[in-house]
Amino acid sequence: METYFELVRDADGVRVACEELSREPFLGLDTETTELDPYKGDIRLVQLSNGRKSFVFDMLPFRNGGLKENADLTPLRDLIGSDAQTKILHNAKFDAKWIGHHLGCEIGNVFDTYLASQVIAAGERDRRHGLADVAQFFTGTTLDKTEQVSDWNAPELSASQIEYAARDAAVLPPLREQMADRLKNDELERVAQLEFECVVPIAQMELNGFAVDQPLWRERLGKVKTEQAKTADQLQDLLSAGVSQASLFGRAEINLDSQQQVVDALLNLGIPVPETTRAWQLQPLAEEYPVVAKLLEYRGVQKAVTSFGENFLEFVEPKTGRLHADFRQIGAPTGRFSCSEPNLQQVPHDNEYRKCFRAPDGRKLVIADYSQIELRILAEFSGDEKFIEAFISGADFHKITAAQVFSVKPDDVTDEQRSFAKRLNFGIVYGVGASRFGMMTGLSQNDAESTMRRYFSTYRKLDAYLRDSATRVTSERTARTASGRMLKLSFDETDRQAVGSARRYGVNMPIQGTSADILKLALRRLHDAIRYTSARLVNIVHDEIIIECDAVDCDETAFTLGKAMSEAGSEFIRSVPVKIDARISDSWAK
DNA sequence: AGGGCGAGCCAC
DNA sequence: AAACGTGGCTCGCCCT
Repeated sequence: METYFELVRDADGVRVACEELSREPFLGLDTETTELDPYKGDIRLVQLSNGRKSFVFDMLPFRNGGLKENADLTPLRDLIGSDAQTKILHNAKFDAKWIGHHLGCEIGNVFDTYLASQVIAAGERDRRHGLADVAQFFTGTTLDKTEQVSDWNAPELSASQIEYAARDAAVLPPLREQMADRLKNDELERVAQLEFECVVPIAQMELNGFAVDQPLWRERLGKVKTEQAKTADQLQDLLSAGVSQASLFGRAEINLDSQQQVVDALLNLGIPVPETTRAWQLQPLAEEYPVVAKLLEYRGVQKAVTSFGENFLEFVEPKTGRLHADFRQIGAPTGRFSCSEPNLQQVPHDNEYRKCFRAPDGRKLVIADYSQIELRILAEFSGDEKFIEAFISGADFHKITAAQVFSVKPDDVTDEQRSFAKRLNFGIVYGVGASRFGMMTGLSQNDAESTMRRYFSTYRKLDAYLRDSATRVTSERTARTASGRMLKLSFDETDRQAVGSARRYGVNMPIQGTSADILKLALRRLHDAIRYTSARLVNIVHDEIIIECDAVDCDETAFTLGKAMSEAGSEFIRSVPVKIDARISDSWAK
């Protein structure tokens, strides 16, 4: 396929090209860069195309004094930043980061073919989402991506490189047309828009990075390493106690991280090892056998040293001294984000870790999370009057539900009753069964069952909703969130376990996914609201948003954050209040 | 040597 | 007879 293109290398060319492009409602946009990380390399090309004609802007001649400051590029920045034209990109987060960092502008009005492909695939695992795959799937065109990894630093780019660059932008407008039809047909326009509007805030968050106090992290690590060495030594002693040669030839060292060897050693000591040696399974044995208690202690410190050790600091970007993690916008088919390198969504809750995430001098962190968002979503979906009433009362939710379930006055609820209610409240979101509920509460199977019966007979409509939801999953094989996000489920209906698992997944997805919808909407509103302030988005954890701002602005920022989150929640949850817990702090610790 | 996978454990 | 959803990270083990 031939692509018609013009190469732009001077100020006049930029002006003329942008003038022509500004008349187009839809523009394919792509960049070619010398690295994958915007803090490490440069932008070489920026391509814009209406699908028939592409302009390839070579950034090399504009680099003197920095792209950001170069006035010759103003028409290009204005065009990219404008909301008047829809910019079509594949994985727009990537380009948004480069354009934001190097050109100093935001992309206005994004259509992301990568996210659109994921939204349309609705969790189908065999679908690929690379540009070549997506173009093939939706327009039947075959793309050759071999130039993608070529040298974009060369003083003179080859004809083939420029042709490739031009074509990558040119395929986007016709691709958008096909995808837009499909989004409309599948009633996925709203969720797609939600995703598209989230791209720039997330790109900005990754550029911002999350400040970590490295000396403090190392100090904690030092302590925990000492602890780890001591615990490992004690555990070796305890485990080798059953081996007779130990005293003659020194200890028979075993690899404490090998479950096989640990299980063998435990069996040697005559300990009845359960099927797995997971913490919750070993817990009951810990009291009787000190070696089991020591093993659990070892696992704890081992995790602290390995997953949250020096490796974590290797992700600090030297240029900023901060962690710039990689957030995948549709990390789970439910719509939740996932995060890696490092995963800032799994930092232990313990203050020893969280206090290491500190705002720099003169700055503050503003931290806000949704209170019991998934249960509120469940209240909304089910329309259960008593469940709703428990939220509207504004009192301790688990206590109120305990009072309702056990038919006592709220003041007479025992700690044990509240604990049962709390565990059940959380469990039902995931489709907990009586067996598991009994396990975690220590109730017998019978008592667990009768407590659950009592719970569901208190919340009749909730029960009905959960049953309907599960039935719909098996008959329609799809589930949807409040924004219309879809999950397709495939399972073998003769496999009881597969059916059960699909039902739980299908019941959970609309709840978990609606929570993700709300967070994404909040991110967009927040982004617009803090645009010209000192506030910067630095981390998100499913139902929590963390902003860093100048200390003098923290009250205003907290208000803005609370408002954005609360309004976003109210878009999808109307029958119960949306509660936000916010705090201003020097660090992430409580 | 390095990929794939499961166990285990961190978060929500 | 059953066994709670979503992710990522690190380790050992097994394979090519």
